[in-house]
Amino acid sequence: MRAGHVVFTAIESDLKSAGFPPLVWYDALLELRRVGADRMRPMELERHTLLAQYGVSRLVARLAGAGYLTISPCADDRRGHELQITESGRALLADMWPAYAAAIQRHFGGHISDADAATLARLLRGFVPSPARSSLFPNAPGCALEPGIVAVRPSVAIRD
Amino acid sequence: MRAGHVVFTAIESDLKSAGFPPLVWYDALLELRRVGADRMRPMELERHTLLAQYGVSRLVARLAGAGYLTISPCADDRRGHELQITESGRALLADMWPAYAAAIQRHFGGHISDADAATLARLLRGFVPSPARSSLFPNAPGCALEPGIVAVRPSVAIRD
DNA sequence: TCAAGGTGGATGCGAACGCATCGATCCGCC
DNA sequence: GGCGGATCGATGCGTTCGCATCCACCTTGA
Repeated sequence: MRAGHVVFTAIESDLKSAGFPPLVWYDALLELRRVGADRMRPMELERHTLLAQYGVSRLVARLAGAGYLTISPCADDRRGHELQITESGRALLADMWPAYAAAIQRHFGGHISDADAATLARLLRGFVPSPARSSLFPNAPGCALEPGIVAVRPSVAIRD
Repeated sequence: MRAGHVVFTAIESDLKSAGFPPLVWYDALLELRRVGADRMRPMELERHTLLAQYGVSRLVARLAGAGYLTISPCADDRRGHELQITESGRALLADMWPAYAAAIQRHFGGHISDADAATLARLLRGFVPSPARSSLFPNAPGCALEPGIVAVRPSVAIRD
């Protein structure tokens, strides 16, 4: 817990200093970009990001307010909405990635060997529910390798 | 990050359901109990718990308000205070521990072998600054083994 | 001795969170 | 068709957090 906390706050602090929004914005937009034109329901986003339901609801409102995604009515289910990343959202991901990657390297990658990182990923995988795991380990068994992967450790993919 | 988040929220949710305060209360009181009659300065607590300075300030105020610690003026440095756990605070630790231990076992220990847990601890140790590490790995090199340890994995001590 | 900068700790303010609840809609079953 | 329960998602309210700043006191150096 403490290791994760230290690394996370260090990375997020770096990004915040560079004027970027919180990392959860990045996570959510990454999920939306993954499905691309296939829109995503808030509930899917909830499962993939592990946020609480009200957390998704408010995060989506903020992202929409900032212009990074659009909310449209859902044809199949009139209770729900369909979310789609905007060009502005894609641009944010592209802008953030260099700083994000550098921060990951500075606060995590630089302190652990490739072999140890692979071991860590293997040991921790089992604790993450599979819907939330698919986008984290796109090259794991059962997960097709997608474009966008810029650095691959033995069993850990760092995606932009 | 996600693995830690899943496990942490599951454990904290269990404890909250049982009517207990947040885990950070436990962490702070554990630190205070560790030094016992030797009082602790808020700044030391900050280093040991990895909370932000204002986080410690407010947590201490809440713990004092609940009667779990006392705040007394510091003789050496009139800017600061000395914190000491109360009997009520010790009782809270004692009450929480059975539920806490069970939750750890249910959400973490039950899903990982002893050998893997030891590997995990070894891989993650390096990311935690040493002041915050001493109370987590009391049997690690350089850290004297103290009373209160109720279960010991190869290199991980679970303390009450 | 005193000025200047450093450190321990608190706090006002706005944003985010957690909980509970609510409205709206869907679905299964009679 | 229609009713009861389940599900999607939003929101009011109180609490906590993060940031910036402030005050009090310590320390250093001349």
